[in-house]
Amino acid sequence: MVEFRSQCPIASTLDIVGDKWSLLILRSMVVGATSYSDFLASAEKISTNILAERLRRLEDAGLIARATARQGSIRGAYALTPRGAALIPALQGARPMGRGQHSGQMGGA
Amino acid sequence: MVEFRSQCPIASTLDIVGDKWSLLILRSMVVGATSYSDFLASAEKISTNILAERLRRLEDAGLIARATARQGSIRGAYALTPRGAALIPALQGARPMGRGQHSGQMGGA
DNA sequence: CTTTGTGCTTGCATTTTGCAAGTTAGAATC
DNA sequence: GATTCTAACTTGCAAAATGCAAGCACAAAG
Repeated sequence: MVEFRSQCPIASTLDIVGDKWSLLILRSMVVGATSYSDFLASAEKISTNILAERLRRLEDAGLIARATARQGSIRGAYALTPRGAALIPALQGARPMGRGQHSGQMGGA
Repeated sequence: MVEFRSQCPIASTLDIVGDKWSLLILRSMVVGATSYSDFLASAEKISTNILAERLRRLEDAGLIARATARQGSIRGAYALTPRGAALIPALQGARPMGRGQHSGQMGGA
């Protein structure tokens, strides 16, 4: 479980996604990634232990969900929850360090 | 200098502000903080070495600027640059983990 | 029942963070 | 102009997070 540093909703959100990887995982989902190997294939080369831990954390926080086909058939198959989807507009706005005119696509999965 | 992991503008932005503190510093500026001690006074208790390093990084990245009153009279006196201000809308959207109906104020400095 | 591929876990070196204490430089007081 | 005060950092070191490489589990294919 994640500890919240304060009552501030922004700080609380950053307690979940305030690291170099979590928001990139959400970004990858926006552009179509749904499986563990999809996330691994992104341009930024996340390591497997970090990916597994972040997926667990994002799931615990209710931002993503596993499509738990009962009796453990499909593994992986992650999807954004409504709460996770609520972060996407913020993500779209989070690119002032990009080169170009801030009007391109979100980039590869 | 910060290394960029990929060409993705979101990843590049996270290479600058993708940690637990940078965006909280920007949030504090939105609600009025301008000095080192203002930042230290926020509810989340950032430590001094991290604060000093983040201020330097944010300044290097062009997201904030020191109001360098010539001949070093006022120290501190940080302000958002246009590029830094461009992140504020994203910040506003980054609070799905907050309690309540997602319609409150940004919280204390 | 062996092989293959996906989805993780583990071990360990490196890096980042947090905490406490110390230093520096203007500002105020004498 | 020396002394004291205080805001603004810097430094040292322990603790936690990260990155890398290797290994394991388990289902599906042959």
